Amino acid sequence: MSSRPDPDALGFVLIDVARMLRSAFERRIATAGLGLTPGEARTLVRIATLEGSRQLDIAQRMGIEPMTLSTYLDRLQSLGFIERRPDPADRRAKLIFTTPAAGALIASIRTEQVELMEHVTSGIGPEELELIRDRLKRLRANLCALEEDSAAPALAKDAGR
Amino acid sequence: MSSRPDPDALGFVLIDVARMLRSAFERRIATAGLGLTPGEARTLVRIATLEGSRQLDIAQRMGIEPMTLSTYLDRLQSLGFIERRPDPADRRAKLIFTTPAAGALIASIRTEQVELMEHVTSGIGPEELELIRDRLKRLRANLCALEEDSAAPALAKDAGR
DNA sequence: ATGCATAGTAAGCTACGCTTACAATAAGCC
DNA sequence: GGCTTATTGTAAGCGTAGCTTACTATGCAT
Repeated sequence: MSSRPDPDALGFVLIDVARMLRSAFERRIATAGLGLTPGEARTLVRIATLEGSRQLDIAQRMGIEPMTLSTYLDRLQSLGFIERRPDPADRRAKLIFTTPAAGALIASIRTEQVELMEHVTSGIGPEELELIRDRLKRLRANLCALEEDSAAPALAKDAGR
Repeated sequence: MSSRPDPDALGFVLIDVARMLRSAFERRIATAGLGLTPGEARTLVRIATLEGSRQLDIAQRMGIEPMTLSTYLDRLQSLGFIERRPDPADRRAKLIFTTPAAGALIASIRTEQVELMEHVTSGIGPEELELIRDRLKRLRANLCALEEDSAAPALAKDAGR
Protein backbone atom coordinates (compact mmCIF):
# COMPACT_ATOMS: atom_id res chain seq x y z
CA MET A 1 0.00 0.00 0.00
CA SER A 2 1.10 3.52 -0.61
CA SER A 3 0.43 4.23 3.06
CA ARG A 4 3.42 2.00 3.88
CA PRO A 5 6.47 3.89 2.71
CA ASP A 6 9.32 1.61 1.85
CA PRO A 7 12.23 1.91 4.26
CA ASP A 8 14.40 0.46 1.52
CA ALA A 9 13.75 3.40 -0.78
CA LEU A 10 16.90 4.66 -2.43
CA GLY A 11 17.13 7.78 -0.29
CA PHE A 12 16.88 5.91 2.98
CA VAL A 13 19.33 3.25 1.94
CA LEU A 14 21.77 5.91 0.87
CA ILE A 15 21.56 7.67 4.19
CA ASP A 16 21.87 4.39 6.06
CA VAL A 17 24.96 3.46 4.13
CA ALA A 18 26.54 6.85 4.60
CA ARG A 19 25.95 6.83 8.35
CA MET A 20 27.38 3.37 8.75
CA LEU A 21 30.25 4.14 6.47
CA ARG A 22 31.16 7.20 8.42
CA SER A 23 30.99 5.42 11.73
CA ALA A 24 33.04 2.50 10.39
CA PHE A 25 35.60 4.95 9.03
CA GLU A 26 35.66 6.70 12.38
CA ARG A 27 36.27 3.43 14.19
CA ARG A 28 39.07 2.56 11.80
CA ILE A 29 40.75 5.91 12.11
CA ALA A 30 40.46 5.80 15.87
CA THR A 31 41.87 2.28 15.96
CA ALA A 32 44.75 3.29 13.74
CA GLY A 33 45.48 6.11 16.20
CA LEU A 34 45.59 8.77 13.53
CA GLY A 35 44.08 11.32 15.90
CA LEU A 36 41.74 12.82 13.34
CA THR A 37 38.00 12.83 12.89
CA PRO A 38 36.62 11.59 9.57
CA GLY A 39 35.79 15.13 8.56
CA GLU A 40 39.31 16.30 9.25
CA ALA A 41 40.67 13.35 7.29
CA ARG A 42 38.39 14.15 4.40
CA THR A 43 39.52 17.76 4.51
CA LEU A 44 43.18 16.87 4.59
CA VAL A 45 42.83 14.57 1.62
CA ARG A 46 41.07 17.24 -0.35
CA ILE A 47 43.69 19.80 0.45
CA ALA A 48 46.38 17.44 -0.78
CA THR A 49 44.73 17.49 -4.19
CA LEU A 50 44.28 21.25 -4.16
CA GLU A 51 47.64 22.31 -2.78
CA GLY A 52 47.97 26.08 -2.61
CA SER A 53 44.28 26.93 -3.07
CA ARG A 54 42.27 29.53 -1.24
CA GLN A 55 39.89 28.51 1.47
CA LEU A 56 36.84 29.57 -0.48
CA ASP A 57 37.84 27.34 -3.38
CA ILE A 58 38.44 24.37 -1.14
CA ALA A 59 35.16 24.87 0.66
CA GLN A 60 33.32 25.03 -2.61
CA ARG A 61 34.97 21.87 -3.89
CA MET A 62 34.07 20.10 -0.69
CA GLY A 63 30.51 21.39 -0.81
CA ILE A 64 30.64 22.92 2.65
CA GLU A 65 30.48 26.47 3.96
CA PRO A 66 33.70 28.45 4.33
CA MET A 67 33.17 28.71 8.05
CA THR A 68 32.92 24.96 8.41
CA LEU A 69 36.17 24.55 6.56
CA SER A 70 37.82 27.23 8.68
CA THR A 71 37.14 25.18 11.78
CA TYR A 72 38.72 22.07 10.28
CA LEU A 73 41.71 24.08 9.16
CA ASP A 74 42.20 25.49 12.65
CA ARG A 75 42.46 22.00 13.95
CA LEU A 76 44.66 20.65 11.16
CA GLN A 77 46.94 23.65 11.51
CA SER A 78 47.26 23.25 15.26
CA LEU A 79 48.27 19.66 14.63
CA GLY A 80 50.89 20.87 12.19
CA PHE A 81 49.51 19.20 9.09
CA ILE A 82 48.67 22.28 7.07
CA GLU A 83 49.89 25.84 6.69
CA ARG A 84 48.02 29.04 5.90
CA ARG A 85 50.24 31.33 3.87
CA PRO A 86 49.21 34.83 2.90
CA ASP A 87 48.29 35.15 -0.74
CA PRO A 88 50.82 37.57 -2.25
CA ALA A 89 48.20 38.61 -4.78
CA ASP A 90 45.44 39.41 -2.26
CA ARG A 91 46.09 40.26 1.32
CA ARG A 92 42.61 39.12 2.39
CA ALA A 93 43.18 35.62 1.15
CA LYS A 94 45.25 32.74 2.47
CA LEU A 95 46.67 29.85 0.54
CA ILE A 96 46.53 26.40 2.08
CA PHE A 97 49.41 23.94 1.90
CA THR A 98 50.01 20.58 3.49
CA THR A 99 53.21 20.27 5.50
CA PRO A 100 55.77 17.51 5.03
CA ALA A 101 54.55 16.09 8.34
CA ALA A 102 51.19 15.34 6.72
CA GLY A 103 52.57 13.04 4.05
CA ALA A 104 52.60 9.86 6.06
CA LEU A 105 49.23 10.65 7.55
CA ILE A 106 47.65 11.15 4.17
CA ALA A 107 49.03 7.83 3.05
CA SER A 108 47.59 6.17 6.15
CA ILE A 109 44.19 7.69 5.57
CA ARG A 110 44.32 6.44 2.04
CA THR A 111 45.17 2.95 3.27
CA GLU A 112 42.36 2.90 5.79
CA GLN A 113 39.97 4.12 3.18
CA VAL A 114 40.95 1.52 0.62
CA GLU A 115 40.87 -1.35 3.08
CA LEU A 116 37.50 -0.34 4.42
CA MET A 117 36.00 0.00 0.98
CA GLU A 118 37.37 -3.38 -0.02
CA HIS A 119 35.55 -4.92 2.89
CA VAL A 120 32.38 -3.00 2.27
CA THR A 121 32.18 -3.60 -1.45
CA SER A 122 33.01 -7.26 -1.28
CA GLY A 123 30.67 -9.25 -3.46
CA ILE A 124 30.26 -6.53 -6.08
CA GLY A 125 32.13 -6.57 -9.37
CA PRO A 126 34.48 -3.77 -10.39
CA GLU A 127 32.41 -2.71 -13.41
CA GLU A 128 29.35 -2.39 -11.24
CA LEU A 129 31.28 -0.39 -8.69
CA GLU A 130 32.43 1.90 -11.43
CA LEU A 131 28.86 2.34 -12.59
CA ILE A 132 27.64 3.11 -9.10
CA ARG A 133 30.39 5.62 -8.54
CA ASP A 134 29.54 7.28 -11.81
CA ARG A 135 25.85 7.53 -11.09
CA LEU A 136 26.47 8.78 -7.58
CA LYS A 137 28.55 11.56 -9.08
CA ARG A 138 25.54 12.39 -11.17
CA LEU A 139 23.39 12.52 -8.05
CA ARG A 140 25.93 14.77 -6.44
CA ALA A 141 25.87 17.10 -9.42
CA ASN A 142 22.08 17.23 -9.29
CA LEU A 143 22.21 18.00 -5.58
CA CYS A 144 24.73 20.77 -6.12
CA ALA A 145 22.40 22.37 -8.62
CA LEU A 146 19.57 22.08 -6.13
CA GLU A 147 21.56 23.85 -3.46
CA GLU A 148 22.46 26.68 -5.76
CA ASP A 149 18.81 27.11 -6.63
CA SER A 150 17.77 27.39 -3.03
CA ALA A 151 20.67 29.69 -2.24
CA ALA A 152 19.63 32.19 -4.90
CA PRO A 153 15.90 31.77 -5.30
CA ALA A 154 15.38 35.48 -5.95
CA LEU A 155 17.16 35.20 -9.26
CA ALA A 156 15.11 32.24 -10.36
CA LYS A 157 11.81 34.07 -9.94
CA ASP A 158 9.25 32.95 -12.47
CA ALA A 159 11.83 32.44 -15.14
CA GLY A 160 9.85 29.40 -16.12
CA ARG A 161 12.81 27.03 -16.19
CA MET B 1 50.46 9.37 -7.88
CA SER B 2 49.29 7.14 -5.11
CA SER B 3 50.16 9.97 -2.76
CA ARG B 4 47.24 11.92 -4.24
CA PRO B 5 44.10 10.21 -2.97
CA ASP B 6 41.16 10.66 -5.27
CA PRO B 7 38.44 12.84 -3.75
CA ASP B 8 36.03 11.16 -6.13
CA ALA B 9 36.61 7.76 -4.59
CA LEU B 10 33.42 5.85 -3.97
CA GLY B 11 33.46 6.40 -0.23
CA PHE B 12 33.88 10.14 -0.46
CA VAL B 13 31.24 10.52 -3.14
CA LEU B 14 28.84 8.48 -1.06
CA ILE B 15 29.35 10.64 1.98
CA ASP B 16 29.04 13.78 -0.11
CA VAL B 17 25.78 12.61 -1.59
CA ALA B 18 24.39 11.58 1.76
CA ARG B 19 25.24 14.90 3.37
CA MET B 20 23.69 16.88 0.58
CA LEU B 21 20.70 14.61 0.45
CA ARG B 22 20.05 15.01 4.11
CA SER B 23 20.36 18.75 3.98
CA ALA B 24 18.10 18.94 0.94
CA PHE B 25 15.56 16.73 2.69
CA GLU B 26 15.82 18.93 5.76
CA ARG B 27 15.16 22.03 3.70
CA ARG B 28 12.17 20.40 2.06
CA ILE B 29 10.66 19.21 5.30
CA ALA B 30 11.19 22.61 6.86
CA THR B 31 9.62 24.33 3.87
CA ALA B 32 6.65 21.98 3.97
CA GLY B 33 6.19 22.93 7.61
CA LEU B 34 6.05 19.35 8.83
CA GLY B 35 7.81 20.28 12.06
CA LEU B 36 10.06 17.22 12.08
CA THR B 37 13.74 16.69 11.63
CA PRO B 38 14.84 14.25 8.94
CA GLY B 39 15.78 11.73 11.60
CA GLU B 40 12.36 11.93 13.18
CA ALA B 41 10.76 11.53 9.78
CA ARG B 42 12.89 8.51 9.07
CA THR B 43 11.94 7.04 12.42
CA LEU B 44 8.23 7.62 11.92
CA VAL B 45 8.31 5.99 8.52
CA ARG B 46 10.07 2.98 9.93
CA ILE B 47 7.61 2.64 12.75
CA ALA B 48 4.76 2.68 10.26
CA THR B 49 6.20 -0.44 8.69
CA LEU B 50 6.83 -2.12 12.04
CA GLU B 51 3.61 -1.24 13.82
CA GLY B 52 3.49 -2.76 17.30
CA SER B 53 7.16 -3.67 17.61
CA ARG B 54 9.40 -3.28 20.61
CA GLN B 55 11.88 -0.45 20.74
CA LEU B 56 14.85 -2.76 20.60
CA ASP B 57 13.58 -4.35 17.40
CA ILE B 58 12.97 -1.00 15.77
CA ALA B 59 16.38 0.29 16.78
CA GLN B 60 18.02 -2.78 15.35
CA ARG B 61 16.15 -2.47 12.07
CA MET B 62 17.17 1.17 11.84
CA GLY B 63 20.75 0.37 12.69
CA ILE B 64 20.91 2.77 15.61
CA GLU B 65 21.31 2.36 19.37
CA PRO B 66 18.20 1.92 21.51
CA MET B 67 18.97 5.12 23.35
CA THR B 68 19.08 7.10 20.13
CA LEU B 69 15.70 5.73 19.17
CA SER B 70 14.31 6.49 22.61
CA THR B 71 15.08 10.16 22.11
CA TYR B 72 13.27 10.25 18.77
CA LEU B 73 10.31 8.46 20.28
CA ASP B 74 10.09 10.97 23.12
CA ARG B 75 9.78 13.72 20.58
CA LEU B 76 7.34 11.88 18.29
CA GLN B 77 5.22 10.93 21.28
CA SER B 78 5.13 14.48 22.62
CA LEU B 79 3.91 15.55 19.19
CA GLY B 80 1.21 12.92 19.37
CA PHE B 81 2.32 10.83 16.41
CA ILE B 82 3.17 7.63 18.23
CA GLU B 83 2.09 5.74 21.32
CA ARG B 84 4.06 3.54 23.69
CA ARG B 85 1.84 0.78 25.00
CA PRO B 86 2.98 -1.70 27.64
CA ASP B 87 3.70 -5.13 26.26
CA PRO B 88 1.24 -7.49 27.94
CA ALA B 89 3.77 -10.30 27.59
CA ASP B 90 6.71 -8.46 29.18
CA ARG B 91 6.31 -5.64 31.61
CA ARG B 92 9.77 -4.25 30.81
CA ALA B 93 8.95 -3.77 27.16
CA LYS B 94 6.81 -1.25 25.35
CA LEU B 95 5.14 -1.64 21.98
CA ILE B 96 5.19 1.25 19.57
CA PHE B 97 2.21 2.29 17.48
CA THR B 98 1.54 5.22 15.20
CA THR B 99 -1.55 7.26 16.03
CA PRO B 100 -4.25 8.17 13.52
CA ALA B 101 -2.90 11.72 13.64
CA ALA B 102 0.32 10.51 12.03
CA GLY B 103 -1.33 9.19 8.88
CA ALA B 104 -1.36 12.43 6.93
CA LEU B 105 2.12 13.29 8.07
CA ILE B 106 3.53 10.00 6.89
CA ALA B 107 1.91 10.54 3.53
CA SER B 108 3.47 14.00 3.34
CA ILE B 109 6.90 12.69 4.19
CA ARG B 110 6.49 10.11 1.51
CA THR B 111 5.57 12.81 -0.99
CA GLU B 112 8.51 14.99 -0.11
CA GLN B 113 10.80 12.03 -0.36
CA VAL B 114 9.53 10.96 -3.76
CA GLU B 115 9.63 14.45 -5.22
CA LEU B 116 13.12 15.06 -3.95
CA MET B 117 14.42 11.79 -5.30
CA GLU B 118 12.84 12.48 -8.67
CA HIS B 119 14.77 15.70 -8.86
CA VAL B 120 17.97 14.17 -7.64
CA THR B 121 17.91 11.11 -9.85
CA SER B 122 16.93 12.95 -12.99
CA GLY B 123 19.04 11.77 -15.88
CA ILE B 124 19.38 8.21 -14.65
CA GLY B 125 17.30 5.39 -16.02
CA PRO B 126 15.00 3.29 -13.81
CA GLU B 127 16.92 0.06 -14.37
CA GLU B 128 20.13 1.71 -13.32
CA LEU B 129 18.46 3.17 -10.25
CA GLU B 130 17.21 -0.25 -9.36
CA LEU B 131 20.71 -1.65 -9.73
CA ILE B 132 22.20 1.07 -7.58
CA ARG B 133 19.60 0.57 -4.88
CA ASP B 134 20.29 -3.11 -4.93
CA ARG B 135 24.04 -2.77 -4.64
CA LEU B 136 23.70 -0.17 -1.93
CA LYS B 137 21.64 -2.66 0.03
CA ARG B 138 24.54 -5.02 -0.37
CA LEU B 139 26.90 -2.39 0.99
CA ARG B 140 24.56 -1.86 3.90
CA ALA B 141 24.51 -5.55 4.66
CA ASN B 142 28.31 -5.66 4.57
CA LEU B 143 28.47 -2.71 6.91
CA CYS B 144 26.03 -4.32 9.32
CA ALA B 145 28.23 -7.39 9.45
CA LEU B 146 31.23 -5.18 10.11
CA GLU B 147 29.54 -3.51 13.04
CA GLU B 148 28.59 -6.78 14.58
CA ASP B 149 32.16 -7.93 14.30
CA SER B 150 33.48 -4.90 16.11
CA ALA B 151 30.75 -5.18 18.73
CA ALA B 152 31.67 -8.77 19.59
CA PRO B 153 35.31 -9.20 18.59
CA ALA B 154 35.97 -11.75 21.33
CA LEU B 155 33.77 -14.30 19.62
CA ALA B 156 35.44 -13.84 16.25
CA LYS B 157 38.89 -14.72 17.54
CA ASP B 158 40.93 -16.52 14.91
CA ALA B 159 37.90 -18.33 13.57
CA GLY B 160 39.40 -18.05 10.12
CA ARG B 161 37.72 -14.88 8.82
C1' DA C 1 36.81 59.19 -1.28
C1' DT C 2 33.28 56.66 -1.06
C1' DG C 3 30.72 52.72 -1.43
C1' DC C 4 30.05 48.01 -2.45
C1' DA C 5 32.07 43.28 -2.74
C1' DT C 6 34.93 39.56 -1.05
C1' DA C 7 38.13 36.38 2.20
C1' DG C 8 38.28 34.70 6.38
C1' DT C 9 36.66 34.12 11.28
C1' DA C 10 34.20 34.49 16.11
C1' DA C 11 30.16 33.03 18.31
C1' DG C 12 26.63 30.25 18.89
C1' DC C 13 23.09 26.94 17.18
C1' DT C 14 20.94 22.37 15.37
C1' DA C 15 20.81 17.48 14.10
C1' DC C 16 22.35 12.94 14.81
C1' DG C 17 24.42 9.84 16.91
C1' DC C 18 27.15 7.55 20.87
C1' DT C 19 28.57 5.75 25.77
C1' DT C 20 27.91 4.99 30.53
C1' DA C 21 25.12 4.08 34.31
C1' DC C 22 20.80 2.75 36.28
C1' DA C 23 15.86 1.00 37.48
C1' DA C 24 12.63 -2.36 36.62
C1' DT C 25 11.55 -6.70 35.23
C1' DA C 26 12.38 -11.48 33.48
C1' DA C 27 14.55 -15.91 33.46
C1' DG C 28 17.70 -19.59 34.78
C1' DC C 29 19.41 -22.35 38.47
C1' DC C 30 19.99 -24.59 42.99
C1' DG D 1 11.47 -20.27 47.29
C1' DG D 2 15.79 -17.30 46.74
C1' DC D 3 19.97 -15.97 44.13
C1' DT D 4 22.26 -14.47 40.03
C1' DT D 5 22.35 -12.94 35.57
C1' DA D 6 20.27 -10.98 31.40
C1' DT D 7 17.30 -7.75 29.09
C1' DT D 8 14.23 -3.40 28.29
C1' DG D 9 14.05 1.11 28.36
C1' DT D 10 15.84 5.71 29.94
C1' DA D 11 18.62 9.82 32.21
C1' DA D 12 22.66 12.28 31.63
C1' DG D 13 26.14 13.89 29.17
C1' DC D 14 29.35 13.80 25.23
C1' DG D 15 31.33 14.36 20.27
C1' DT D 16 31.07 15.20 15.23
C1' DA D 17 29.51 17.74 11.40
C1' DG D 18 27.40 20.96 9.77
C1' DC D 19 24.89 25.73 9.61
C1' DT D 20 23.77 31.03 10.17
C1' DT D 21 24.73 35.61 11.56
C1' DA D 22 27.65 39.24 12.26
C1' DC D 23 32.14 41.20 12.00
C1' DT D 24 37.06 42.68 10.35
C1' DA D 25 40.19 43.50 6.88
C1' DT D 26 41.01 44.20 2.44
C1' DG D 27 40.16 44.98 -2.57
C1' DC D 28 37.90 47.32 -6.42
C1' DA D 29 35.06 50.60 -9.05
C1' DT D 30 33.27 54.92 -9.71
